[in-house]
Amino acid sequence: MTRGHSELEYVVLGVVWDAQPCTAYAVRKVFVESPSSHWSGSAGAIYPLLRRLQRQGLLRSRVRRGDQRGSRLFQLTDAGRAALRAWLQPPLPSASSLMSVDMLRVRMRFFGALPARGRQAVLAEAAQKLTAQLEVVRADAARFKRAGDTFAYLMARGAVLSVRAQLAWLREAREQLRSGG
Amino acid sequence: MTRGHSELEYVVLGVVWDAQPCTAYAVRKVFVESPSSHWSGSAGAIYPLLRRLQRQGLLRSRVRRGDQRGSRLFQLTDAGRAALRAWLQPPLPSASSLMSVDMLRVRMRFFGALPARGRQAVLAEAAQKLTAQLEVVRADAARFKRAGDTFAYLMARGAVLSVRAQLAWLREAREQLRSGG
DNA sequence: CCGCTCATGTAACTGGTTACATGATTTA
DNA sequence: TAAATCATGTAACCAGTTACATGAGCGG
Repeated sequence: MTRGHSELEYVVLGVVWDAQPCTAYAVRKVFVESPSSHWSGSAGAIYPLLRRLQRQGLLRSRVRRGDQRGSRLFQLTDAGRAALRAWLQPPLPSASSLMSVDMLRVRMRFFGALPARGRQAVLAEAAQKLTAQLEVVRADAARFKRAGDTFAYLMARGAVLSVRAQLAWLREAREQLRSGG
Repeated sequence: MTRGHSELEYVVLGVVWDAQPCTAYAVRKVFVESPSSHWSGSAGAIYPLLRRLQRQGLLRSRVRRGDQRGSRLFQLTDAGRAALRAWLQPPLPSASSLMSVDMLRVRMRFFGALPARGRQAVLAEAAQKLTAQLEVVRADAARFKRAGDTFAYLMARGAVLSVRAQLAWLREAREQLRSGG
C-alpha cells in the first residue's frame, strides 16, 4: 500500500470497485472496449496485476461456486478502498502530469518538415478522424447519462470537451496555415 | 526505416531536424525542459535511441572538432527526413490514439469512491494547478510566437486550448456536483 | 456439435525508467 | 578555483506489450 503503484494499478482498483464482485476478464473488457487506447487491457498486464494487488491486500477474491474453470470474483478490501481514496485525494500529481498528452499536438511542432502542400491534407484527415471520434465519445456520454452514472458521464463529457478543443485547434491551425502563417 | 519505430523515436527525429546539427544533450534538454512530463528525456532513453537511429541510417553524426570529450553533432540523413515526413503524413493512427489522454478525466470516473465532501476539494486543487499550468503554456506560446516559430507556436497553442478545455470541464463538473448530480 | 464468448494464464520482448558514474568546459 | 553546466554513457529494473496456449460454457 505504501509503495508507489502504477497509474494502471489504481485504475484497475477503481474498475473493480465500480463493478465488484467481478472477474479479471470483466476488468479487461473495460479497457478493451474503452474508446481510448492508452491501455490495451492485455491479459499479460491484467492477470499478474490483480494477483499483485491481492498479495498486497488491496483485493480479495473467491472462486465462483459451481464454476469448473476456476473463475475468480474480485472485490476490494478495506485497504483497497483506502488506497483508491488516497489516489483520488489531494495532493494531486504535478500540473505537468495533469496536463493531457496529445500526439497530434506533438506532430504539429515538426510540420515544417512537410511540404506546405501536404500540411493541409494532414490537418484535414485529423479533423475528419476526430469528428468521427467525437460521435463515439458523445454516444458514450449519452449512454452514461441515461444510465444515471454521473461520474462515468463526467469522464465521457471530459472526452467530448477535449476532442472539441482539438477540433477547434485544428481549425485555428488550418486558418493560420492557409493565410501563410 | 520500414519497421515500426516508437513515437519517441519519431519525436527525437523531429527534434534533431529542428535543431541540427545538435548534440544528444541538446535533444535531452528539449524533453527535460518541456512543460509536459510524458517523456523524461533520460540519458538512458536518448543515448541508445540516437545510436539506434544512426545505425539504421536515419541520423548521421560527427565528432565536434577540437572537442576533448568527443561530443557528437547529429543531423538527419535523407532517409531520416523521409522517415520523419512519413510519420507526419497520412495515414494517421486511429482516432482513439489521436485522442489525448487525461489522467484527471480517468480519476473522475471513480469519484463515487470519495466522500461527497472530498470531491469539491479535489476539483478545486486540480483547477488551481491547471490554472497555474495555463500560464506556463501560455508563456510558452507567446515566446514561440515572438520568435516567429509558427509550428512550435501552434503546438503550444494546442496546449493552451487543451488546458482551457480541462478547466471548463472542471467548472462543469463542480457545478453538477454542487447541485447534487 | 460448431463457433463464439467467457475465462485464465505464460513467455519473450521492448521501450522506457531511475540511479549511477565519469570527465570536459565554462562562468562567477 | 570552485561550482555549475555540458556531455556521454551504463546497469538494473519495471510495467507494459504481443503472441501464444488452453479450456469451460452457451446459443444457434
